[in-house]
Order: sequence, then structure tokens, then C-alpha cells
Amino acid sequence: MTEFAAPLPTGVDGKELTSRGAATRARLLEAAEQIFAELGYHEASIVKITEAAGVAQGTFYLYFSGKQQIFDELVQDLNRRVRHAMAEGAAKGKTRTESEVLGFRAFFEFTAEHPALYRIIRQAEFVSPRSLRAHYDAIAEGYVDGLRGAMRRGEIAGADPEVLAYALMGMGELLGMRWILWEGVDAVPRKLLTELGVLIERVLGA
Amino acid sequence: MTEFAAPLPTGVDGKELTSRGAATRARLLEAAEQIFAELGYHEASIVKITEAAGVAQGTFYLYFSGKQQIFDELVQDLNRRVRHAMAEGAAKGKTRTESEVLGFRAFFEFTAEHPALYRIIRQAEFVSPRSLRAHYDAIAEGYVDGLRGAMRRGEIAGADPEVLAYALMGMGELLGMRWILWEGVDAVPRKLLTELGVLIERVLGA
Amino acid sequence: MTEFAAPLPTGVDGKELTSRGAATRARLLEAAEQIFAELGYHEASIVKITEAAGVAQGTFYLYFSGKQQIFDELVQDLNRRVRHAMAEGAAKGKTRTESEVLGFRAFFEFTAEHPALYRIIRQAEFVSPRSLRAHYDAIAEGYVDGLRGAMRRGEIAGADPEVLAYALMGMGELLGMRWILWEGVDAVPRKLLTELGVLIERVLGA
Amino acid sequence: MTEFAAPLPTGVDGKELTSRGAATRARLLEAAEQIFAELGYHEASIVKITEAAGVAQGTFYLYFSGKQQIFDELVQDLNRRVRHAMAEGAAKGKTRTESEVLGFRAFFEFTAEHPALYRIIRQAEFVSPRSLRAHYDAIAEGYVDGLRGAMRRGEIAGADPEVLAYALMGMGELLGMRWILWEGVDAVPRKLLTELGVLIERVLGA
DNA sequence: GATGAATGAGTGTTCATTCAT
DNA sequence: GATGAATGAACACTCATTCAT
Repeated sequence: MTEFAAPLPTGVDGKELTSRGAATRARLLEAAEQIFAELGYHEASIVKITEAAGVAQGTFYLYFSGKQQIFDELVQDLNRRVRHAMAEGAAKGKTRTESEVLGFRAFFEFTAEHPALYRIIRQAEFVSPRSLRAHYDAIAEGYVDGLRGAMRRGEIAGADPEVLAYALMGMGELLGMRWILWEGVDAVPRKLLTELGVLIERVLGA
Repeated sequence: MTEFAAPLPTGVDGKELTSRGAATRARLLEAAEQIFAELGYHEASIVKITEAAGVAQGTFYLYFSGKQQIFDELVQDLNRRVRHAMAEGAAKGKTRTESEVLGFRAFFEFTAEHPALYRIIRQAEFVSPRSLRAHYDAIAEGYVDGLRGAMRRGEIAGADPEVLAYALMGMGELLGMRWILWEGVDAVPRKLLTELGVLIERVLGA
Repeated sequence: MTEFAAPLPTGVDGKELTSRGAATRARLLEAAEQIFAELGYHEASIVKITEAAGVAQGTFYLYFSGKQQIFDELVQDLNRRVRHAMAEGAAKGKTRTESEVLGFRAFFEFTAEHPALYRIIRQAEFVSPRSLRAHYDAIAEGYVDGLRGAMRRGEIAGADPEVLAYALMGMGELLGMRWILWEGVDAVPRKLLTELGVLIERVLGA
Repeated sequence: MTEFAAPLPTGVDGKELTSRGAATRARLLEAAEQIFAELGYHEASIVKITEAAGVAQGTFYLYFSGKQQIFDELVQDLNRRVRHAMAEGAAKGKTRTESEVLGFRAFFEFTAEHPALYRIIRQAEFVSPRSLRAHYDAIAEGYVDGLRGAMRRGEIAGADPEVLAYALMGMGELLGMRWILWEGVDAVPRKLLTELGVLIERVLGA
């Protein structure tokens, strides 16, 4: 599980921080997450972020080298959280196949429960293409092995596992956008979860 | 087919245009499409668009009320084109089921063949949420009836047809992003098309 | 004399200007000259320049790509003016030797009569070293030939003509700084001019 | 020789320093000299100076009241060093006239051997005009008496001794800039030194 | 119909300086 | 004596939009 741990926070000069500094940095990160999710990358501004964090503008640059960097850090953070949630979901499965289904259900539930966070990701296409690709690839990678094993054992139908992974992520994202984000609901509707479970199973050919 | 026709072009004051005016407007629209696709909404600027169109800055505001409006118009245009392509694709199917599969394959092929255009759409989330939702809904709507009919006749498995439609669009988009946009290929790889066909059939339970 | 002519003014995009545009550009250049001379490069700011020119900040960037560029242009302009003044001074000499002396006296008189302008040059060492070197070299170059000829004819004593040119410029500059700039006088004191004439003749060994 | 000694170092509050404090202050001064010479006054920043000195930012203000003050102190220090070098140079002369020539050669050699330091001086025009004038005046003053005496004895030609002093400094500076700084050489080229010796003698009319 | 000069609010970022610890 | 977090005013620069010609 250490693979999901965030690196030690440092100042922009790479030096370790006092607890006061670490707290300020965390406040900025939190504020940025909220502002980016609400306003989008471009409408978000350093002023708005620092105001939300309750610090002066200059303070921002003590901890982040710029707007892009804090965005990238947010994407990485999000990535760690998604993968953590997926691993936890998969762990609940009793059979291997169940694990695959539950893993992707966890992915969906995460995007569904943090729709605001997921809006951040979709911005990355123009802001930081590398981050975007790294994000999807990291999730897919964590899945490909499990899928390959399940195929070998004949538990799920054959297909290119990477294609499968991306297809499932795509499904999850658009479904989350349509029924969670646009509908403005807080909880994932039970009916949608059922529908989704069925679709995942169909795609996997389980 | 009239449903896919664009409205008559007018000036920003709503008046009809001379043929010279209509030509200028068209040049601006074309230039905007290219610039938005290449640079994204925010990096695109009116100067760049007017330069690409070979007109002065002020000319832009003779035909469009602002940056947002031309973006919205582009999204609507794109929407008409996608739906047109899907209808043509579906028309090639001999059975109803084949039509459904071919329709979505056409959707995917369109996004795959115009990856640059599709980048425009994904920007809309923060730029013009209404346009984004209208876009996806228009596509889904055109599909729901066909799916419902196929279900009634037992040709495909039961499921909420709107969920199905969004799931398929999500699949198509992420697959296109991963293998067309990121891979930088011009043509859709045959292998991917086969994989996709299989996945669509599985999702439809056909 | 065409060698001292300034290039046609254009916008930052390289396009020719209307007379209105050319006038604005000239006002900015004038304002910049005054502000740089008064405040120095670093204390000078675009706001101050545009305020002095009576235009909005954005207008500045219609004609100049930045602070450095307008500075460089000012240095080049100054260079043309100095060389023009020197050529005119030299032209008044009846003998070749007299020409050399008068040429350098003209250099000194120019720095003395435009002390503010000359402060701009001395800033260039850190701001735009290329400009600085180009400036001194252009002046020296214009002189070396004359000096070489005079030496050949035995009118002045032998020495490396480039060394001679730089030595004379250095003399002129520090004398101007000390007695014109620091003394705050408007006209060149007659006594200083006499002293200088003597020193030039001595250095030249005339 | 006590005239060239630096005053006792104190903190910004005027209090005497412990040896630890004096050491820190010295490290800062050294770092500042290097940073100013390399980067110029404006590009130099307190952060860079304190980093180079290996102390925290706040420490700077324990010993100096600000950026200007440390700059002024550096200029004064430089002044003491130049004058010391000139006095040593002059002392080597066997006759009075030789002393004058050697004194100015020492001035030139100093600027030539410490070109980086001399860049600091030329910045002072806008940063600290008083320091600049004080610097040149102190050097000139130390020379005027000697020149006057030599004139009275008919060893050198008549001229305003202050004008003479400034003229020589100007020559030396520009020659140093052109052939040492721009040429990037470490040692003073022998040929230049010879040329310079000749020019000094000519100017002095010796 | 078209131009292009002009605007000004807004951006991200820097840095000398202060101060609680 | 030393630290380093925090400040905030200032800066260079961009760009959607307006308008006189």
C-alpha cells in the first residue's frame, strides 16, 4: 500500500518544511483542488487560490513553482487516490472475476463520489497532456495483469486487456458525468450501479 | 436529412449577409475550428483566428458576438456532422441489430477520423457546459428509439437505453483518445476496429 | 548621409503603420527616452512610459515587443545621432588633422549636450551588452580610417587607431559626466572645451 | 596607509559584533561582491546573496539595512582598494613624473585585473549617484596634488589637474572594458599596456 | 464590409523586507 | 545569533472587446 503514499512535502527550493510551512502548503493544495474543480484550470487564478487559502499571493510561490505545477501535483494526488480506491474495491472480491468487476465498480464509484475531482482530470488534455496520459496508464497498468490472468483461466472472454481497461474507464467517466455531475446528486443512484454492474460483466464477457 | 442542415448564416446583428460577407464568415469559422482544435479554447485567441482567416481583428465582431459564441457554433456544427455520420453508418445495416452496431461504429470512426475536432468537445465542460450536454444528449436521443425497438424484439439484451448510449460513447471516446490521438496515427488501426466491434456487441448483449 | 537614417517604423507584427499609429509609436519612443534617462532602465517601467506618452498600457505592446526592445531601439537611435553629429563636426575641418580633432570634439559636445541620453548608454552594460558594444564599435569604426590616413601622412603620431578611438571616447564620457551631468549645467563651459581640445591634440600627438 | 583601512564592522543597530557575527557579516559581503559583479545590481537579489553566503534571508538584515547599503559599502571598499593600488604603484616611480605615469598605470591595471569589480562601479550611476561621485573624486583628489607639483616643476605640461585626472580615468575605463572585459582575457595584454603608457605620457605632455 | 488602433482589466510572477520563533 | 515563513506592492505582459475611420 506504500505505493499510494504521497512524497514528503517540500518548499519550491526542495528544502524540508517546518510544520507551519507544511500546513500552509496543505491549505494551498486544498484550496487549489476546490478552485480548479469549480472554475476549471483557466478561470482559476493564483489570486483566487491564495484568497481561498487565506494567504498572500507571494506565499504561493514558496511552495509551488507555478500554476501548472500545483495542477500536476493535484492530478498525481488524484491518481493515487483512485488507484487506492480500486485496490480496496478489488480486495473485497471473493473470486478473481468478482475482483475485476468490483475493481472497476470502485473506479466508477470514486469518479462518481468525487465528480468535482474528476473534472480536474479532464482539463489536463490541453493543460498537461503528460499528466493525463500518465494518469490513465497508471490505472490501466494496475488492471491489465488481473485481466490477463482471468482470461487465461477462462473466467472472462478474450480481448486485448489494455483496450478493455480503457473501454471500461471511458464508460465509467461518461456515465459519471451524465448521472452524477449533471444530475447534481450526491450519492450514486442504486439503479445506475446495478446497470453498470451488468454492463461491466457484459464487456468482460464474464 | 434536413435535421442535419446548418441555419442560414447572419451577421451579429441578425441581418442576412451578402455573398462576400457569407464568405468571410465561413473563413472565420474554418479558421476557428483549426485553431481551437490545435491550441484548445484558452490558448486560441481572436488574433490568431483572424490572422488565420486573413482578416482584421475588428471583422470578427461583425459576424460573431464573441469567443464563446463561435465556440458554441462550432460545437453545434460538429454535432450535426457526428449525427449525420452515425445515420449514414446505421443505414448500411441489413438487420436492426447490425444497424445499432454499425451506428456506434460510425460514431467511433468519426471521433477517430477527426480526433482534432473531438478535442474541441472535451473542452466544452468548462467553456460551455450547455453545449456539451446538448451535444451528448442529441446523439443519445437519436439512438434510444432504435435500442428500445431492438430490445422489444429481443435482438439485444435489456438495459436502460440511455445508459447504454452513454456507455458506448464513453468507450468510443477514450479508445479514440488513447489509440488515435496519443498514438498519432492517421487511420484507425484495423485491429482496434475489430476489438471495438466485439466490445459493442458484448455491451449490447447482441 | 542615408547611413544615419532610421528604418521605417512598423508595428510589432512587422506591418506598416498608419500615420496615427506612427505618431503613437513616436510618442512612446520619446517618452521612453525621457523616462530611461531620468530613472534608469530598471526603475523605468512600462506603466511610467505609457503614462508619460498618454496611452494605455496595452498600446505599448502594439509597437514594441517589450522593455528590452524599446531600450535597444533607443540605443541604436542614439548611435545614429552621435555618428551624424561627429560626421558633421569632422566636415567643418579644413585640414585632415583638424577634422580628426573636430570629429572627437563633436562626439564630446554631443554627449555634453545630451547628457540625459548618454546615461542611457551606460546602462546597457548589463541590460543589453550587445547594444553597448555595437554602439562603441560603430563610432570607433567610423574613425579608424581617418586616423590611419592621418598617421600615414605623418599628421598625427603613430598608435593603434582603435585604442586611440576608445581612449578618446573614454575621456569624453567621463569629462562629460563630471562637468556636465554632475555640475548640472546646460551649456558646455568654454574653458572645458579648450582644455579638451588641448588634450585631444596631445593624445593624437598632433 | 591607515587612510585605506575599513571601519570596524557593526550590526545594523550599530552595536559591535561577536567574532561569530563578524564572520557572518564578512561572508555576506563577499557573497554580495561576487553576485553583484556577476549579475549586476538589479539581477542580484537578497536571496541569491544569502544563498551564496549560506545563511537564511533574515540574517541579512541583522548586518545591513538593505540592498542599497551593502552596495554602497562594496563601492567604498573598492575605492579603498583602488587607491591603495595606485599609491603602491606611484611609490615605485623613481622620479616624480614616473610616479604619475605609474600611478595611473596602476589604476588601469587594477580595473583591468578586477574587471568584474569594476562593473559594479558603473552600475552606481542610478543606484547610488553619491557613491559614484565620491569614488571618482577620491581618486582624483589623491592625484591632483602630485600633478600640480609636477606642473610647477615643469615636468609635465600645464592643464587643469582635475580635468587631467578625469580624462585619464575615462581612458583607462573604456580601454579596460573594451580589451579586458569584452575580450575575456585574464591578463592585461602587454601590447595594450605599452600603448597605454604612451598615451598617458602624451596626455600628461611629459 | 472592413480595418486596425486603442483600451484596461486581468494574469502569473518576483522580491525587498518584516517578524514570530 | 539565526531562522525561514509570510507579506504585498510592484512588475512585464496578454487579450477580448470597442470604435473611429
